[in-house]
Amino acid sequence: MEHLHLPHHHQEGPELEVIKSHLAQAEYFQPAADAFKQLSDSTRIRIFWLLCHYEECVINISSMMDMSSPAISHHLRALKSSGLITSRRDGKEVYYRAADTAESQLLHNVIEQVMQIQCPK
Amino acid sequence: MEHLHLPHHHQEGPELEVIKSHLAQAEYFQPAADAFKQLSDSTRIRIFWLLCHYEECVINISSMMDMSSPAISHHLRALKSSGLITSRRDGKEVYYRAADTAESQLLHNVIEQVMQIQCPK
DNA sequence: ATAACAATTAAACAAATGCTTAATTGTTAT
DNA sequence: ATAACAATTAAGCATTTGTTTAATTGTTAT
Repeated sequence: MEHLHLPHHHQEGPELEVIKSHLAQAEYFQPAADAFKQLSDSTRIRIFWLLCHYEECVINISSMMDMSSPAISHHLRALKSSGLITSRRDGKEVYYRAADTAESQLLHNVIEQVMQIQCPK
Repeated sequence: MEHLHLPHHHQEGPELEVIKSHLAQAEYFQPAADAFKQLSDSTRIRIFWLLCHYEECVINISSMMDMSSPAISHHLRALKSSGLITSRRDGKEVYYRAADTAESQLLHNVIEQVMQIQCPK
């Protein structure tokens, strides 16, 4: 098995080969990048954080976020299709909440940890 | 102190008020959203992950990523100005590596955890 | 000094993103 | 049935993002 040689040789050893081959598998990183993309928008990260704490209907989310319901609906759709939140209809209303998954819980923790690091208090 | 009333009343209690007031402080979420934005691009998340493991120069990063150096340079600039990586010049080359900060380490861990969740093996 | 190499910056452009308004679908109450 | 309310979808648009090519800056060796 042949190695891809780098223009410069600063590092050595078998570990470098492991890193390089892992890095070449771009698809390994896609799920993480996709999750981060969902939370990279400040509106969406706040919605997600809210839904980690409370189940809410669209109108109330719109009210808390002070945004139009079409705008909120758009963000909810993105979060839902990425699997971070779920929804259920009850009468005229649709209620959203964070998905009960390891990924969702992990991301919720990270959000709070980053806030802790950046806004200690 | 007066509460902002929601259109619908599904939940009750003082906790809801805490959630609402925290949510209203959009700036609390900005650092987390900014960090996630950096890692929301699949090229950038791979570069960051690499630099958590090895210090490397731009040419070698370009080679491993199979992309032009201007493109890589742009991404490095973004990562650096967000504080996730640092650089040092040595002769003609500029070496980059992950910043030695709590935030950087946290995000590195999360990337690997999400990969673990999504690609168990 | 000048040539060669490494890295960055600039300009240009296509693609993606987030929001708005308007129209549509779904559900409930009269 | 029809009116009212909740939510979604569609169309349009301005802004942002990621890349390319070309030009520029910085460093080292001859």
